[in-house]
Amino acid sequence: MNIEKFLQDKVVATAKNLYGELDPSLLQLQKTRKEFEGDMTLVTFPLLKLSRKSPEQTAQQIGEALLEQVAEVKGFNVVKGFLNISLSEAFWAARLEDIRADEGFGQGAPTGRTVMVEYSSPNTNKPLHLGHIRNNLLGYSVAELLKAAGNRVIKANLINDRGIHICKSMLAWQLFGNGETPASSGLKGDHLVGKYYVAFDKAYKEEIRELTSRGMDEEQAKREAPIMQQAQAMLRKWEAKDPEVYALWERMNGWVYEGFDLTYKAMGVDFDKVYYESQTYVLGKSLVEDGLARGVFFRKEDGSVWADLSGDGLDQKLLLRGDGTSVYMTQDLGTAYTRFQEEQLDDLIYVVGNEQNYHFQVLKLILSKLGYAWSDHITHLSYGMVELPEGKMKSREGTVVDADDLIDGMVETAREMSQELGKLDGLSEQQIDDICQMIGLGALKYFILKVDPRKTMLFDPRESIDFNGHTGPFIQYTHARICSVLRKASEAGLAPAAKIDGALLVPEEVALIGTLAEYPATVLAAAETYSPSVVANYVYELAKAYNGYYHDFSVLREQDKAKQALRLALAGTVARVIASGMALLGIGVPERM
RNA sequence: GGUUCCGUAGCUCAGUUGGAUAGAGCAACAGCCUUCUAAGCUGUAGGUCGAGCGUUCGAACCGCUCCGGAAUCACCA
Repeated sequence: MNIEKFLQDKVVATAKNLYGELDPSLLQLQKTRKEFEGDMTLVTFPLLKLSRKSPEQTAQQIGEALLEQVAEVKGFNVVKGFLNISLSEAFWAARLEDIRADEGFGQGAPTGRTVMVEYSSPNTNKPLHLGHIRNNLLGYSVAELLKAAGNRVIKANLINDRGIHICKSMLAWQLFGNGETPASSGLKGDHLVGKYYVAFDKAYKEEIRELTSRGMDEEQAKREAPIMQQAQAMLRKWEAKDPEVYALWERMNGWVYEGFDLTYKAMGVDFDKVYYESQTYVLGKSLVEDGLARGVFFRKEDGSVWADLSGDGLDQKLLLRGDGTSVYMTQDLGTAYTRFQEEQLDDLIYVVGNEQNYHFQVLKLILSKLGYAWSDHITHLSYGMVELPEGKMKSREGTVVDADDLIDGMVETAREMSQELGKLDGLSEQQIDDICQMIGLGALKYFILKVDPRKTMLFDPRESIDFNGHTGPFIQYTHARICSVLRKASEAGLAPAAKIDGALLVPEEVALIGTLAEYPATVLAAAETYSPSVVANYVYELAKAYNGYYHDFSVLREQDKAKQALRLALAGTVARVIASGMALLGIGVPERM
């Protein structure tokens, strides 16, 4: 039950009695700030024209009427124009019972909609880095949020497995690799391939230097450097399906996939559908030709096909080259069309960095010009860059934070810290591994997901390896402590209360139930705005509220058995909601740490 | 230059459809481990919400104008 809505209805009815018909939106209810007494607050300023009284008198009048007519209202106080309403303990006790009885608490009713979330979308020429981590964590979490909001969700990954950048790694491996393989080198497949991508760039730069020192201008040198010429020749061979090049391509991509699988597994992300660009890059041509025939696009003298978007404040956009080959936009038009057809999608969400805002603006506009109503159901979830203290990450300059290194480092730090604090004694190696994995990744994931996706965020590798304060491990710790209490209570033969007696609730516990009751609405809000950060901050507030209040006394030593049973029930519910919220972020919660 | 996004404490970030005295964490300072886990708790200090004007009973939030920063504007993907 939504408390705000419940009270809203009562207040609307009361106000209608007092002032006649009115717009329900005039009655603004919000949670009472903690420095005031009360549970919900009605802001009376919008009502003054109807009541024709001062804010204080209006609040007083409504408060008295509510107290008289609504059984759940226990009392009220008026501060300036704010009517602070207190709800009865019995009401709150019933809410806690509702939550406990609801096994799918936080799970929204089915919407009947199918939503595809495309995320990750890596290139197969280098390992994943910190920027990819933000993408993957956001994509996974948004997919989970949409599921929780009642949608059928398809997680999709479109792998960019072809193109000149792939040929660069392949060529460099041929030239300098001496047959090196992941097995022979001990390198993870994606790292091995990435090594040759870097090697290509190094050799390329060397050749440019060589050519320019002999008087060639730089642009020409970039075009004519032999190694670049070779790479382009290789791409043409690939497109002609030259058996040798194709075999090499398959072999090296295979190495990369083995590497990516490990990284995905470590991050805990997965996909329902994997698309390969090598199979989809021909899509879209027929759409463009259709649009051309209908006069939506136009052809230039050299045969290239364009969309003129200057009427919409944008530029002209190339859709087919003069030689008839397609570009990125062409493929995306085709894949979007195919997906809506094949999967019967209601919505398609692309998790892609904000450097591609323009691309998606154009994509949607073109689809709309082609007359596809579903273009409105495409969303570009545009997230900000992750910056380092030194500035941006540049893969070619080696200033990237490698995903695998980062994950390993976090897990290792979690392990050191656990040992130092003397936790985890008496657990098996396997248990310790699992817990440290959860904590290390929890810290990393939470650090990234607590920030609003749209914002550029700063990642300081030193400060970010923090397990204190507003972090994932703090929330995990709170969960672990509750589990510990429940474990010990159970050993002592104590059980959580089956029935909640409102008379035993103290104000802090009422506040805690109030926070718990907000969880479903929070999940829905997060799903609607594609912002895992909303859930992340909520879970922290919940954990902090619990930790702050329950720190001062011992549940286990409580003399009053009824109170003790109630507190165990409340603690268990808090732990359940924490675990549920963290799961939406892809973060596990250990039972001890 | 055009378009889009961002600007909140020394630092990293929250801040609900506009509501009360703008909140956390980190860093600093002062306390708290014979009681369920101190990865914790309590307290102190820290603010011209980039600037100005406007709308409103009321603005960090809405509008306009500036200032500062980012992304993008390829026959790359």
